[in-house]
Amino acid sequence: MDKTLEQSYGQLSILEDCTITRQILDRVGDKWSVLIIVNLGVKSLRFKELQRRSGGISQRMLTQTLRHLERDGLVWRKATPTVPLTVEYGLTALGESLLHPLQALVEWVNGNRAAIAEARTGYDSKHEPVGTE
Amino acid sequence: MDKTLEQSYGQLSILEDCTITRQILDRVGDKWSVLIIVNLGVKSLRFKELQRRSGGISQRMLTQTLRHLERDGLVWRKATPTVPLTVEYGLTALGESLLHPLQALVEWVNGNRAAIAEARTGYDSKHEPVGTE
DNA sequence: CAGAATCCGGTCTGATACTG
DNA sequence: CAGTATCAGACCGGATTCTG
Repeated sequence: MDKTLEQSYGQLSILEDCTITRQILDRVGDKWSVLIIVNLGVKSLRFKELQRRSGGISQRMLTQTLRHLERDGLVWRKATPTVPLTVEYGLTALGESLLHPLQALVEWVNGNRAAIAEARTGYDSKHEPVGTE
Repeated sequence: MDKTLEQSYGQLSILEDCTITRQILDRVGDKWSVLIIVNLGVKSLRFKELQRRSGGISQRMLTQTLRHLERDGLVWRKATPTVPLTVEYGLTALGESLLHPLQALVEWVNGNRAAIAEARTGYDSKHEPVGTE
């Protein structure tokens, strides 16, 4: 159907040729990365401020997520050895370029939110007999 | 930086307003969904054929992934009660429309694969002292 | 063929406590 | 402030076994 996607993604290739693709997709899919990227896309932030803006993320998860993003070159980290210690995070050029495909995806979700919710309701009414689940 | 994204995604909203966004992102991020969608995007397939094309997926995971995608209205399922039983899967219109943002993301990854690999190497050389990890 | 059910080890995550 | 370390529980995903 979509030849380009097929070519760029490959057939059985996620686990073979496309290990990195899978890894990046994992990053996109993990619980916090996208939220962090979007927040940093708005503007650079310090650790605590970033945590506040990111809803209920624990500082453990925030640290971990930031390390991953930093390692992939999507986020930079600037530590200033002031007295209580100041660290600022922001998007690299690479990270900012990721905003666009991410935006396309998020917009797709928002545009089809109703359709998905409806599909789920329909599916659930036909399945899931009566029970608690 | 990217106002549109910020608006559509919200600030702290992933866990509050945007539960569905998070759920769809989870779907994109999970190990097999994208591969399945891409494979079905090429053409409709039967269970076994789909499994063959999807590398090393177990039938447990294939079933589970398909159920999720079906519930979200992205995939249809057509069972024909023949003798050994025939089931065919394919993308719905909704599922096909998802191919585009997905493609944008995959293309971004492919286009930036080298940059990411390089960033990782650089990061790892500075960190990870010497050890086994 | 197309699954459902069960077992089970590994990973992810959050809470908590401690450090420069 | 900005983390690191540790621990326990939830969850994920694979292998195996069984059914219509």
